[in-house]
Amino acid sequence: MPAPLHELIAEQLRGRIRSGELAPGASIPSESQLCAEWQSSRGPVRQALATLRAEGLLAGGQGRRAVVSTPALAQPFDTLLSYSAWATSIGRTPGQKTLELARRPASPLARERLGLETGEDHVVEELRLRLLDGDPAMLERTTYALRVGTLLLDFDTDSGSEWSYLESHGVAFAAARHVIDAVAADAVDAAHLGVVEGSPLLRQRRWVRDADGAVIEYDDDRYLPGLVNFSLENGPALTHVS
Amino acid sequence: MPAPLHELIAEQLRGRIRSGELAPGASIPSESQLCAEWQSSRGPVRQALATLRAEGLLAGGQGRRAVVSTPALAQPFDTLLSYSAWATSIGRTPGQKTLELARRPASPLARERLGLETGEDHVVEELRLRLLDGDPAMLERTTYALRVGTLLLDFDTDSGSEWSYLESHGVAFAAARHVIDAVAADAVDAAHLGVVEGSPLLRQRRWVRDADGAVIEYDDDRYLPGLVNFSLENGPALTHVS
DNA sequence: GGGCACAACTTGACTATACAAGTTGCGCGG
DNA sequence: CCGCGCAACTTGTATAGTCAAGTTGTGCCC
Repeated sequence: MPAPLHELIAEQLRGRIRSGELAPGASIPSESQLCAEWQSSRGPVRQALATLRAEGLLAGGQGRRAVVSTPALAQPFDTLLSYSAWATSIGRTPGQKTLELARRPASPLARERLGLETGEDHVVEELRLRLLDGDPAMLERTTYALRVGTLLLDFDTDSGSEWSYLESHGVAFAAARHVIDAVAADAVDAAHLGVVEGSPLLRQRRWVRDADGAVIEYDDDRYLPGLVNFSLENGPALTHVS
Repeated sequence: MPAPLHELIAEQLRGRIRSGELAPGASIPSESQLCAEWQSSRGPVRQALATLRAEGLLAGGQGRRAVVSTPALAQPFDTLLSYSAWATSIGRTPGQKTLELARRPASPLARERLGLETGEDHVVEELRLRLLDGDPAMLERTTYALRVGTLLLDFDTDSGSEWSYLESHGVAFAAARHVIDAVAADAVDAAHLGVVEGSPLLRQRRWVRDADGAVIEYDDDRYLPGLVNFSLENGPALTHVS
């Protein structure tokens, strides 16, 4: 079953925006150009553009071509899944150092995190230090379901994007849940982030699911405050309940 | 200049959803019913529904009427502006204790927060402890622009919603910016939240603007971790950049 | 060079129509 | 009572068209 045309159009434009080919502030092709390019009526083109506007990727007004929004508007939570993309978007140099990557028996905690049934008894766990302009910024603990994490055992995790590698090996990510809170640095955090035990860290946890709803990845990312925060801008239609 | 029909339709449905008239899980009128009700073609109706879907308020699929989404999907950041609404939504009892409400000369920090020009020399500042089921959960420091804060000096801030009071007195809120990070508890935090100085607190800062873009309120809310966190669920169209 | 008018371009909103895909309800037969 | 088939309903996608509102570019005149 082929994807609807309006989704194909939106996806292609989204890719061109995210890759940087269409930079913030740049005009996108006009509606009539897109209609010609896709041999489409105006309906699907307009629907695709409406979708991208709703995602915050496009801005503009009547009579003018749509332009790519500035990153600050589009990204606050889009980048929750990619540390490197976020760092690059703020003009900093991302880096990483994999401290540990191991297949091991699943602890009760790991089982809970991945929602494992009693049948599966191993997971892949990773500890990774994330750098910003060469300095420690975040310590990332990841627990992968075995079938996913095993793929990484054959990959040099400091050579490139784990996500790209997993995707190119058939792993399909479908949904993610994020929880943001604050924690006190434990001994491992303190050692790698260069802070005192008990110091406040901003924590972002993430449960990533595949198309069947199975949790394939759990992350616990601990950020040094002052370097990183999460931001959101509410638009003009401020809604409020009291 | 009348608002476009599709916006009117969306707004009316949004109101019915937010008021509870259309409860989570409830079906909304069919497209053809809405077309008849609004004497409209299918286009504007579909556009309104698409907008509400993009906002996370509606769910459903082909062949079935749209249904109202469960609050968990729609609310993560909708409730950033209302502590009471959030507490109530999780089945807890919100409470509050105003520790201080004062009109005072604007410090350089207050000036920076509100973006004050040299002309204005006073602000209204408030310190408030927020309770959850009777226990301390969050310490809130608020700096109001003088014209807004002055209204509160005649209000019993522990008797009800400041927001409602300000709105009923003509204050129009238009937009807000939120920044979430982690901080170490200072002496004031420690005294009121019952923690050790230096303990990690989850901090949410907020700049609230009126329709003219002027910052009328700055908040610095510090939450006890373990009680409060921020969450977000990404839908099926997981987007990722590496 | 600047300002104005007009044409061309562009998006926003809406109507009408058609077909595909999916859901729900009803009637009939076993 | 249950299952199946079919009709009616419903949403999803797309084409074609029209008009309003806004922007941009060009040419002409001062």
